[in-house]
Amino acid sequence: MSLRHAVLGLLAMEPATGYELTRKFDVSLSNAWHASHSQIYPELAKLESEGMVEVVATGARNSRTWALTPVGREELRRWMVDVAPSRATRDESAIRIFIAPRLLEPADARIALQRDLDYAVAHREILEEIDERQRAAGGTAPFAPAVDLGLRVNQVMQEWLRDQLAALPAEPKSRR
Amino acid sequence: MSLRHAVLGLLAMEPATGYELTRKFDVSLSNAWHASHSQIYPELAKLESEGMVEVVATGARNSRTWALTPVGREELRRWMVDVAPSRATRDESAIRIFIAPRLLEPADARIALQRDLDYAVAHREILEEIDERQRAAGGTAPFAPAVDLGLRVNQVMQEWLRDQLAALPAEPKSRR
DNA sequence: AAATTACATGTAGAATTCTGCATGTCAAGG
DNA sequence: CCTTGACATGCAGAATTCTACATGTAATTT
Repeated sequence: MSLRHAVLGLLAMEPATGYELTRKFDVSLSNAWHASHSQIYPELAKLESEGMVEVVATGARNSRTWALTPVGREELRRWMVDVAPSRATRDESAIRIFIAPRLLEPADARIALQRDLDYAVAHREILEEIDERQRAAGGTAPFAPAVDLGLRVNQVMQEWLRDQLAALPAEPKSRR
Repeated sequence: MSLRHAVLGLLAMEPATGYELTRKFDVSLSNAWHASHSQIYPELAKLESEGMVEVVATGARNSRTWALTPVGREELRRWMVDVAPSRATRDESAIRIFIAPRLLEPADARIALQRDLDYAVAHREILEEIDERQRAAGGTAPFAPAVDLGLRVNQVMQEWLRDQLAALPAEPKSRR
């Protein structure tokens, strides 16, 4: 039951609407947990009924800004400190990376690995953008450590992908 | 629907029983995809009914060894090459790492980060064991690239965790 | 002024995953 | 011989997640 704690964690950093949470799941938290709005809104309602979050502001377009209550903050702390984390990861890219170098014909492996590399490069740019924006905003930068980790992991990922690509037997004909 | 392709991927490396697959999910694939036996056995049955896997041997204790059929192999290739990977990761540890440095009191953050570091250290040992065993077995080593990536990611993870721990305000009283 | 895009929230049903229970075999040690 | 632990497979019901549908508002562009 981690969706709940991911939501609490994001709200602990700053209050947000369901819509904003959805976007945060897509960017800052994209390497950690995926959730769509159709999960987030019901979860907010459930958290409210348990007294863990509350509406602190309403805005245009019927938006509601949610914040942690003391109960929610304590639940988050409890989960972080008392509950041993489940190590059950689920990452489709990782499976593919696992399979590509060994099981595919070199030509196919090249396609798959190159696509992952392209993605990693694009993702790095997004992370760097977030990083700069935070730096520009100055002060708190609640995501800084997470972005930092994302950049470091991205770095080794790119290196590994390039190594795997380099280790593939050379294509005989085209050289691009 | 990645469980299916993870199973196909493992069977592509070498035939295995459901039980063996379960263990492989726990070790080699633990950083990529988690699945328990109660998912794996039904999936094997389903894959069989679709002609993607077949029983190639039966052993003691009613065990059945499964292998890919050409259909299964082609499906795996198709998925790897034609289907763009979903980037939807789900990793509870990552959420916690995301939350710990920023939202917890230094004392609590220390507990959470230290636990993750302990886990990373233990996990590194497991990876190194696998690595050595493969090296000893010589020859094919189908997991070698995956273990290599696991070790690299583990490395940056440990560095990052140590950095975060070091960045925490020092505990006033005890110094260990 | 109209159309498009981004904002904003929600539900229903299908698919997937998890927890707990259940059963039985084989090998090794006491 | 009896017990324990690893091997081996399976099911049922609950919980979670996904896909698709649904609706409406505010700002921007044409």
